Amino acid sequence: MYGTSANVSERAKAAPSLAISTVIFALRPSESSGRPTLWLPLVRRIREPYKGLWALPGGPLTHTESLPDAASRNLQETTGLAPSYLEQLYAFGGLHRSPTQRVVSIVYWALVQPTEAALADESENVRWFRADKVPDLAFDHNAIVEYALFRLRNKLAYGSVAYHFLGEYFTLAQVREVYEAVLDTRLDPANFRRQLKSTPEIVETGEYLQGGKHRPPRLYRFTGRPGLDPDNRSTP
Amino acid sequence: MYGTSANVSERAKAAPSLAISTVIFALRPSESSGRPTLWLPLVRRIREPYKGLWALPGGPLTHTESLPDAASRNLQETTGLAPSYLEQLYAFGGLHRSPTQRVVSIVYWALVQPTEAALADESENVRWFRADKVPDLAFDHNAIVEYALFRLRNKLAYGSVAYHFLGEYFTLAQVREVYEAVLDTRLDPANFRRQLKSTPEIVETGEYLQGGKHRPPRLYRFTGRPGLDPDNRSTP
DNA sequence: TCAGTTCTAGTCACTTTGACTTTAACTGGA
DNA sequence: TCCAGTTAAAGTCAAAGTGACTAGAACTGA
Repeated sequence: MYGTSANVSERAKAAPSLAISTVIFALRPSESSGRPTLWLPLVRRIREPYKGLWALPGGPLTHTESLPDAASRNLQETTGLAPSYLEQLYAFGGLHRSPTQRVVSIVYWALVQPTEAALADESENVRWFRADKVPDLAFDHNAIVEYALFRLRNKLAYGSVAYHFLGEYFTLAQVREVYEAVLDTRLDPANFRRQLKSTPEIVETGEYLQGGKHRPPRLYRFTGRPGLDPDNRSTP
Repeated sequence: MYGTSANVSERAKAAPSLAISTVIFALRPSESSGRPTLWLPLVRRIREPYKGLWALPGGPLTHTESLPDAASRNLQETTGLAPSYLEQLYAFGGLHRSPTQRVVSIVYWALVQPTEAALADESENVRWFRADKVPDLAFDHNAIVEYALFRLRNKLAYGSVAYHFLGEYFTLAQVREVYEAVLDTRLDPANFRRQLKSTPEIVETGEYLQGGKHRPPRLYRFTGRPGLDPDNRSTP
């Protein structure tokens, strides 16, 4: 298309090209502490510009897929997984994001559940990184990851997003671990529990999680709806 | 371009085109009650599709302007004003938003201050409408306006957005009127005042607003920074 | 001068929150 | 088998915040 050989006047005439990228988050036990921490997959660029650097998964928007479909495809192609949560993050359209052409990137962010299969899906050109140890990325992708983290933490504080890191049934302590991993703080177990118990979307099941070392905790279920952005709004 | 004559295979090959639109909000005294209410300007479409219908101001993205610059230009061209607040709303990219071609619209929302000049800037093809009485619009613009309203109300509840409807100096009652207009509720003056007084970004000036019918209220000033999205983040 | 209105400060009951204590339930090792 | 250690779960208490309300201060216009 418009490679490094395109001169200035050619670039000025070319329509800004449109790409979709996705910031994918998952929880994974830390090697050191064993407690859950936040990870995200990156792909290595195999072409100029920024050849060899890590970057967010993404690509051009095809003409027959919607924006969230394109983001889901990114996710499927890099992790082999379906998103348990997907939300539009932002449209980045600065003039000099790419040195070779004007690119407008519509970025989504997603949560996936930490199945072992997911994390096994690594290769030479796909690798998971700790969210607090992301290397220097191609383009403006470091700023994008930072903003995605900001939004994730924000959504967590209000919203109903934590449960999408977990399976259908979970203990209240697991929810607390999600908060502690994402917000990077320790929370008082008793007070946190009281807050969750007062939200009506979290309902007790009769079940208990067996096999732990100590008193078996009760299992809960989340019954709320996820989103309030236009992509998710109408889904009943 | 790709008009109604383009056949299916031509459309499938064409890159999705990229447009910028802007939802512009301003407060204006209601004709009936005289209290401030929320208004927005729309432009009449002079071409197919949806010729004759009202639509959001917007147009294609030119190659030399950033996304917020394009939104500001929309605003300038329709209202003659500069935005006192501008934030990206959402990128709408559904497959069938326009009957003639695939269009991805990056939509901004803006607040402007209710100068008389602004509202005088009407014409045959530009008219202001009450936000709760928007007619049937072209494309998916009704849904976009609805979502912009949702975001405005949301931002108001947390954020620091109300002051951008007002001038540099304002009374606490004026801030309350902004909240009452946007949220469409009545708020207790004493309690609302107590909350505002406890936020450190709102500082007293020595001045009082003279010329009113009753006890002259103290004037305040807002010293906070507006935004937390990538466009506004870095501005110090 | 006073009736009417808004501005401003304050009271009181109720709810929420953070720090902390206590009891229940389970495992693994002595 | 019993007990130390750990987590689950419930409860206590003071501080802070919120909604409903009262009351005085300050101004205008009749």
